[in-house]
Amino acid sequence: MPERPPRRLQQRSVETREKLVEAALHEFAEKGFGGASTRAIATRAGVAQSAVPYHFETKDSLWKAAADHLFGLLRERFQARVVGLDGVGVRTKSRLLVRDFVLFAAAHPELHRFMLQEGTGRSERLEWLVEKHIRPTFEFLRGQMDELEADGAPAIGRPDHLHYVLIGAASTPYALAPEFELVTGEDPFAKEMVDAHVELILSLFFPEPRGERQ
Amino acid sequence: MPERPPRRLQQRSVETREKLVEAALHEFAEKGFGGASTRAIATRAGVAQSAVPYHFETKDSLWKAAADHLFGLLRERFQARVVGLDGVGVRTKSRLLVRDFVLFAAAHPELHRFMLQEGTGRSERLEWLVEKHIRPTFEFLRGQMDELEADGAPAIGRPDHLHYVLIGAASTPYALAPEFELVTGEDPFAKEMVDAHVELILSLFFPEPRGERQ
DNA sequence: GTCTATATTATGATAGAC
DNA sequence: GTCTATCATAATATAGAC
Repeated sequence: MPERPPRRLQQRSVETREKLVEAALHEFAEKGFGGASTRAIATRAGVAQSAVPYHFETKDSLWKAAADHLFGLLRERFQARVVGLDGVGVRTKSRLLVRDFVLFAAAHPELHRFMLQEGTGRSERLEWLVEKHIRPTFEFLRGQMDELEADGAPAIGRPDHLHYVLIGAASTPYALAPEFELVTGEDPFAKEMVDAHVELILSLFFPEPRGERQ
Repeated sequence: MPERPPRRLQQRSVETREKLVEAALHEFAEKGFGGASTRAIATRAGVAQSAVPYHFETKDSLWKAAADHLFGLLRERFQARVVGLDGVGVRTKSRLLVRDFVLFAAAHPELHRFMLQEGTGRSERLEWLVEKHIRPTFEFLRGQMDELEADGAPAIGRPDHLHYVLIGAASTPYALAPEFELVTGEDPFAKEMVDAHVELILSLFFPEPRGERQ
């Protein structure tokens, strides 16, 4: 029998786990799995290094927890959005989803950093990530593109690499923000820069005859 | 006085250095600076781990040698290309340069992997990379865009993030090839996929009235 | 549940044999 | 010039105090 109320103890544990996941996300995103140390993660979270194996057994499972958290945010955002857009025209819906995707990339640069770190080499982690999180996201986008095409929009490329072209174009300024800032002297996260980026992406992927505007 | 001809000895040293740089390039590109170990690099190059500090003093300077090698390839390719295109119309030249850039990204996926690994977080290495290699590349592209605009082409975005949008769109399928293959089941490096990608990028960044083709 | 201390392994760099 | 052996340090994971 614990002396303190179990509720409170559990609460503390949950908070530590959350702090660790959040810290891990940023460390893994910046340095990659091998480059990030559980010490640095624990320090960033403000807890002892041994809290990592205590709460997550291994570094690997902490990494998976960070990935689950990340894609949870993404799903949350887009599921609500899709529900809210029910009944809206396909083209308008697609434009708004792409806009949302850019805004999400700007708000969560860790997402693409995290994936860039894993996608450059084969590993068990990449296979896990693809099966559990990336493929469902990919299928969702593919469905959108099929709807667009069925609606009469011209296919501007194979869904396969259009997916990666869109991701690359939309997220690179945010994923590589430190480089972007050093090279251009601009802050990619500034509101006017984000707005301009949204417009650029939309004009590239949804070209329209002059004058028309949705 | 060495017993063997100095020429031959030096030759061996040069070869070992080259093997190490090549191996380092791939290891750093896949795992990042912190994730790559000098042991793995040496093993990949087929030499002893101690050959790294012998030839390059530190891991850091091996990393810089790899970066110099990488951007040397890029410069070599584009300087020759620009000379060969002297006198060609601005728009045609720009299209050909973009096409070349995509082909280079497909032929050397390590280039963007290497930069993705460093561009996601602030570090002395990133500052060095920006000043020595990235900024000159950036200025070159910016010059091309200025020429295009002076020629009457509509500006499709600020050069600042258009640069990153182009890089992201052109290179992501190759930089993330392992992920691309797992998700789509396709080989992004296959000739027909590369050709399709070139066409996709050109159609996005050089939209033209139907019927016209350069 | 969290911390300090520690065991074990892996890393970057050095010394000495050949 | 390159390799084997080794040192010092930093890594992950475990054990025990509180």
